[in-house]
Amino acid sequence: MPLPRNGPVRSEAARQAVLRATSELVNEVGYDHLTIEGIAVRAGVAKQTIYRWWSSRSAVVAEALVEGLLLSDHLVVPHTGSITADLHSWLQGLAGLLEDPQRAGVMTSIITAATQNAEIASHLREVLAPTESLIERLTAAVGEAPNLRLDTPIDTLADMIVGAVLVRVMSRHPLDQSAIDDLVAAVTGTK
Amino acid sequence: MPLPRNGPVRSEAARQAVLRATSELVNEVGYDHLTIEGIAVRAGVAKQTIYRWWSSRSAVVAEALVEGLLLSDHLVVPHTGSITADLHSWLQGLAGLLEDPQRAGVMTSIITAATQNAEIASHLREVLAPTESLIERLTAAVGEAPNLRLDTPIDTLADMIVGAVLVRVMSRHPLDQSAIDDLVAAVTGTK
Amino acid sequence: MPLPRNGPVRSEAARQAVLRATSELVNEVGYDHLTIEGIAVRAGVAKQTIYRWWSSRSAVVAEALVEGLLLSDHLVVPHTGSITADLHSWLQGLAGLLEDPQRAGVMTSIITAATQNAEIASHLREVLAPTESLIERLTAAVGEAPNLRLDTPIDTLADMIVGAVLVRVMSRHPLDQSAIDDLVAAVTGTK
Amino acid sequence: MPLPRNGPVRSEAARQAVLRATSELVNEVGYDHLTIEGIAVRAGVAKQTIYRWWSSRSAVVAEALVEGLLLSDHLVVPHTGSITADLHSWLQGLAGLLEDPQRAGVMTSIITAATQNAEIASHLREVLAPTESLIERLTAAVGEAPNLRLDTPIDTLADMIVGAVLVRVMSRHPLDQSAIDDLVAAVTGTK
DNA sequence: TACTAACCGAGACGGTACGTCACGTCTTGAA
DNA sequence: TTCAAGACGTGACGTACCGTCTCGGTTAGTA
Repeated sequence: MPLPRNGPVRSEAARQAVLRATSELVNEVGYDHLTIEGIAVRAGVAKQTIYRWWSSRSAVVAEALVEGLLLSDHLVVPHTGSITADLHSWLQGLAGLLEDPQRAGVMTSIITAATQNAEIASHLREVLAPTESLIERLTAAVGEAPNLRLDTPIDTLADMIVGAVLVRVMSRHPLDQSAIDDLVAAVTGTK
Repeated sequence: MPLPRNGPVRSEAARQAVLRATSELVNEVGYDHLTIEGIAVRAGVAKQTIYRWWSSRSAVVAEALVEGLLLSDHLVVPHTGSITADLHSWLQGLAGLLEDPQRAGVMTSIITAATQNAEIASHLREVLAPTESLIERLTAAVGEAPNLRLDTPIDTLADMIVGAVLVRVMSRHPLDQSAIDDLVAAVTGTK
Repeated sequence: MPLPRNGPVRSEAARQAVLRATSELVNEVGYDHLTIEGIAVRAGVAKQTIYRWWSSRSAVVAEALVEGLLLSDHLVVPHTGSITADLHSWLQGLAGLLEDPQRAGVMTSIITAATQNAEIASHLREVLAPTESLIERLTAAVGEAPNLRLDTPIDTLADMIVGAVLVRVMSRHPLDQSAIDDLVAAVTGTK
Repeated sequence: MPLPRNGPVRSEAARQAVLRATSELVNEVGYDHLTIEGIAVRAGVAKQTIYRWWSSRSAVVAEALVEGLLLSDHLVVPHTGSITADLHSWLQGLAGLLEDPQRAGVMTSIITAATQNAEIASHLREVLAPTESLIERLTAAVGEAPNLRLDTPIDTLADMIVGAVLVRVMSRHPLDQSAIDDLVAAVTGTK
């Protein structure tokens, strides 16, 4: 069924169709093979409608990302037992996601898009972990582990954790058990 | 002057012209605007010659990277005084590089290309630091700082450092003095 | 000056520019060296615009031929005196055309193109003589010459005349005076 | 089995392999899609060997034609009963050949090639009829039919017959019974 | 109630680059 | 010197998208 025509006001239906189509296509073909024409056809929208409201391909992706259409499974860092157990638990959940080639592909797509779009880049950390969630959990753990002290710069530590995972994703190294163990050990200072 | 013809064997001159042109173009226009045709024209080589020997644009870039044509200034981590001072020194050198928009652009290009090519990805760490150099320096510092203990997984720690810088580069946050201070503090455990 | 944009309807200006460019290039370089890219450049048109509306190189030539852009000098068979004189007159005019290497080249081009395109082929006879004109003239001459009788199949005879000229053109034999004499003699049955 | 290498004399085996491959390929894909590379591969010969001994693609085809490799079934014009019957018989044989799409394709190929190569062009008549055979038969028929008189220019008449068939082949009109009847009627002057 | 103006789907347009094919030239090493 | 092999620079192929531009057809807000 074709979208309704609204007259001289922006069509919300068209906007959502574009974002939805973008999300589907990133999942299916990845950012590299994502095209404006492809989005327009999939969304049943004219190309001009996209060019009217978005400045570039990456801007469409950015909005889809912000709307939460690209990665629905936000992994909250749990706060149950010890910081060691909680980090293990979160990283294992993340590793589970990355085993799904499609979702791993979406992550790679977002990384690629981030190099081209500042807004996407600023959401990069949240792709792997809701920033506040991770920072809060680490903050709460201060004093609990040798490397988590009062003077430890927590947000830099969060960057390091996310960055380490990022490097593994990009280098196509699996986030296996020993990698997780090492990461937690390096963060906490306990073996 | 045209390149010499070698007969039915691969022309080394053509190969080097391609890699050299690729390196120049990545510096000038970045990976996104790098085209096979552009490389061919700049190298004075036929497009088919590129397609004959390389499977994709990213494969050419990978080889240029391996040959050391893309980033000549490999920042060795110094080993002079304390680990704190050495990390500071190295990171400040890196920050200096990143202030040059052209070299920062090359880094971004390599990151983009890494999402498309495993070989480039596996060299990603070396783009920021010669891996052995960083790992060796950290290993030598074991016992010297609270967070550098015998049981600290050094290569994971190296990943975290490189990853943290990567996240900053991609998020377009500057690698300024306080960022460097925090990073060194998080690594060593001293303020 | 760029061509006007018509919106989502075919641009007549682009169509005519293509046909005009095709006609010029066939005259200049011949059908063998006619390329779609060459037409596009000469016409100031995108290659895709040609592929959108024509299925092949020969289809473009066919349309140019139909539009009368390729051979403007249509030789009407005169109807003045005797059939013998009129055929002589027409054939001598034709021979005159064929002495011009450029126009002879266009004829050869059309013949080549005819082997690849049925529409061109069906206009082949008109290239040498407007079919109706020749047939009408021969019909009017019935009874006037021994070989032009009531039961003579006039259109087959027209094919034979055109075919004989065609064979000479292709065999690169000149259409000289004695050839014309012989042809007229064979057609009419008078010497 | 690879061809033997002869040392510094021309390899007759290579020559024949080239002509044979050319003949096969003209039959299979037609002159338009015939390529030097294709011939070389099919013949198991180096491209250079072809370029060394032939000046162009059409020259190879010309030689294959002269060697009789392209059209083996030479239709001799019979000399049995009346000229009417004999022409009918010959033309019906020709029509039979043209019904085979492959052999019709070879004819079209030769016509195309003839526009590019004088040697092929000079053999064009023989493709449809062994010239001497047709001319001899017509000469022998002088006096036998109203339009076959002593002063009829026989070789021009042969050109007209061959030309008429050529026009039909190129226009993709079938050489059916009524066409044959008309042609014979026009030649002889009898119905 | 008509008119105006912005938005919409559609899709043609001039471009750029893609990856492939074949051209004709060349060099190699073996016969 | 010829040959098979095949790399090379060149140029055209036909395709995919780019971003821009009408075109009619809606429809909300103004006159």
